[in-house]
Amino acid sequence: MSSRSRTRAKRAPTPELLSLIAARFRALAEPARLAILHALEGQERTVTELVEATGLGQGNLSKHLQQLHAGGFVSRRRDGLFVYYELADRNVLALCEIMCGRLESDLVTSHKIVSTR
Amino acid sequence: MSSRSRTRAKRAPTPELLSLIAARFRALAEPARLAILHALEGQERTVTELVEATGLGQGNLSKHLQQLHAGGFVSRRRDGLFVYYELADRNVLALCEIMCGRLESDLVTSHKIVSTR
DNA sequence: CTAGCGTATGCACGTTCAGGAATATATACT
DNA sequence: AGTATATATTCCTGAACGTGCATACGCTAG
Repeated sequence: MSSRSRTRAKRAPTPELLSLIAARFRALAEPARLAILHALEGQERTVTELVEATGLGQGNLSKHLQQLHAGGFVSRRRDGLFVYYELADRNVLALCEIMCGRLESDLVTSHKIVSTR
Repeated sequence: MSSRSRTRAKRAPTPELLSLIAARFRALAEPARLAILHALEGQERTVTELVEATGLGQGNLSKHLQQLHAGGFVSRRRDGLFVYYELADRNVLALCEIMCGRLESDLVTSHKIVSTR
């Protein structure tokens, strides 16, 4: 029965590591935060501008920004009263694009929208 | 005050699209599911094998597999009593690697708790 | 068809988290 | 000093989700 460590895991990722990675993904697992990241694509913005761009409440938006900042997805810079947020890493966009790519594939595969055909 | 559509959004992603993408990320926002994907790296496995590899309960694991399957991250193949799951897309691993890369950078930057010192 | 194994699904409970409203903090101006 | 604006934080509530247990479903063998 090969009772012992028959499992052929290449390297066992510790539960702590998995939790950290999962937390990162969780930061992107929210439409509101994706909208924020999209609004920051290519340009820095103040919280007020993001409120206008996303339609989120100010307090709510600020909380999302804290999460994105804690996750290292955005950086901030203070200028007087305003705080300017900007994307801290281009990998973020890469992640979203991969997801979008997967999404398109599945939508086409399934049998709906896209292409007249 | 730039009242009108002063917002320079390149393309406005619909809320529905954002929700779909967020749902994909959410599927990866769980340590248990990441462990499953890791266990499937390079080889297909039955549910029972995954139970042994991950230490999750059978019912619980099965539910996670349904989510991963619904998200298109894994595919399944039935062979008699057993159901073999395997990674459906190598982009999944790419996503995890990017996240890991970001994680390592941040850990080194902050306190550096990585690996065996 | 009966029995047994592997897998999936339903139910209940506890936790987590987004959302809004109100309030607190920070900076600038007079 | 005080006021005004921009941002952050706190409290609360409802919904979503992971987990364990029990049970139903699918398949094979006898």
